[in-house]
Amino acid sequence: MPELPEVETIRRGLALRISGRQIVRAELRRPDLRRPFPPMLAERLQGARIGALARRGKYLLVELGDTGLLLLHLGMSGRITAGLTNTPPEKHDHVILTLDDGTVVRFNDPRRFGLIDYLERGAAGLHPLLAGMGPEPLEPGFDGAYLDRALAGKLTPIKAALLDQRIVAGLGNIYVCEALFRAGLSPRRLAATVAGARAVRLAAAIRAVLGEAIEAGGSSLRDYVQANGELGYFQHRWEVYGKEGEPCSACTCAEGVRRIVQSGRSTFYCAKRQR
DNA sequence: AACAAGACCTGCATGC
DNA sequence: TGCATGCAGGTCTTGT
Repeated sequence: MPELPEVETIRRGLALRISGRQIVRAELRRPDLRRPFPPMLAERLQGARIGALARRGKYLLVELGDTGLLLLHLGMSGRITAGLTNTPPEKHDHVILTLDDGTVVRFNDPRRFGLIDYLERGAAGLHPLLAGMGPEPLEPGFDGAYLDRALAGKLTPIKAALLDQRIVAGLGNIYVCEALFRAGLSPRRLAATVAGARAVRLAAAIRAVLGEAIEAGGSSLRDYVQANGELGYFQHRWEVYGKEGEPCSACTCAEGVRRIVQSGRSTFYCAKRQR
């Protein structure tokens, strides 16, 4: 799944190609992804003018006409591409839009964990999927003091707490592992013990790793590409994620990076550097 | 109430 | 070659 940096990279690339354009044709090639498409989706898309593109956590928000808002989530394997080449649909191209300048936009998602919803723009803050979401980690207000407060009393491991979108929006498995490594904090540490100076370090690490990843165009895995089809390259700068057994970037201890499973998901960390 | 586990899907790498 | 297994960027629901 694209995490915050990948969604932000897609937002920026996509905005250049689709903002201000009109949708002349909307093809829904199946009725649902993770949940059914909202009623009248094809009709709402057809003929609509595309406005600004925003992001909230891992959600992409696309202004549609004067009052509409399209809500998109890419799940684990979702991709959105936009280009002028009108090749035949590929497997898992679930939604295909044609714009007034010939641009073809495709939502491709093999695993179908993605989501598309439609809402009235004024109601965005009240939407069940957006209400209750934690702060944007790259905006003012997300700092050590906030994290300290948000984690107080939480008896779950810090790894799990950071994946909780109600605490902070946009982090996923990769960037949580990388941020905890940078902050020198064990993923197994109870969230409540990340307070004071530790919370300050962690907030700074989260902001740094996300910022650098956006600059690098995100991390390209098997099925993530930017809106223009190019690959991001932050995956080359991972220090622990996917590196089981290898020495971490900061030490050469014999054991190397360790892989454990926390709430069903792989966690990578260096037991020597992270406490 | 808080937390962990299971479910939802397809594709790919690995090992026999 | 085929088949079984385990793993993958997320989140929603179920069960303890």
